[in-house]
Amino acid sequence: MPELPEVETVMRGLEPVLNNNHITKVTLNRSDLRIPFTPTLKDDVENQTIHSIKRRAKYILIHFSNNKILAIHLGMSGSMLILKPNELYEARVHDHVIFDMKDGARIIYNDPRRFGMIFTLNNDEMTSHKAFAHLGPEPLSNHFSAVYLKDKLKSKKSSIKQALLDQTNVVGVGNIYACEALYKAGINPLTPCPKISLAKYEELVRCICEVLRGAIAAGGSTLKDFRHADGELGYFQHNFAVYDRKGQACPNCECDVTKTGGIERIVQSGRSTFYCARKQK
DNA sequence: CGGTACTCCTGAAGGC
DNA sequence: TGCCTTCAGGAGTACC
Repeated sequence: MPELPEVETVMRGLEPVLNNNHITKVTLNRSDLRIPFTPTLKDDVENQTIHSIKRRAKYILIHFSNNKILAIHLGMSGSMLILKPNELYEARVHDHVIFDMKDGARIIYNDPRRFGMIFTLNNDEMTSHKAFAHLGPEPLSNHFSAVYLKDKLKSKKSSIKQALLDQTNVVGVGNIYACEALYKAGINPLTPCPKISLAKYEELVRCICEVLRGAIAAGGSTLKDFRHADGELGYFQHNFAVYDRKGQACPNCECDVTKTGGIERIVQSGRSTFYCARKQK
């Protein structure tokens, strides 16, 4: 599942392909993904100079000199395949969008579950557009801190795990890294937000950043159906501490798993949470 | 207005 | 073996 580190990795993989290049042709193999493609999408981006490529939350943003922005969200199963010039393209199921580049390279957006989104917007809409207006701070920016988070969540009735998944509180953290960060910080995912001390929030913020930075450094971790932006299969980080490890021992665990049952799996607002009840009180 | 439940979708995995 | 059911999840929407 692409979360912030995976999106960052895809963005960095796209950068060298997009720089000093431009899109000559956009091929839409259907009319929508999760939402319809912007009707003017082709006109907005074809043969326009690419200004820069950025990331906001889990969106990849390609800025063009005509003040248009192409926003790409990978959803759950979206991936980008890059074909070098003259590299043979063999169409696959779920290849929904193809970007042909001036130099002959191709970028292919594939998304089996179609939870992704591709749309364009104007530069000046970045703060008002409904996809971005409500978003909280970037976790790796100066706007994200323990003081901010404690204040933001002081009157929330939800658990800390649910709050971390809420993109109005902090962006980019998905189910996997929320579990991992809470484990690392030693916080029970069921803890109501107001019960967490500032000191614990300090620890949590530190752990969120560590977990995200570690995954970015690893080239973006992923699960089954994620592909690396460089055209190769994505790096599969299977060394999560708790995620998808129900019943197993957590790292450096000294307790008897046959007695404790190991890592527990619970469901919070329809999402799986994995945690160690001994280490996360 | 805050919080919860539901929805979209397909492929993998599990059950019988 | 093979068909059927269940589950995974980001984010928008409906609803109380």
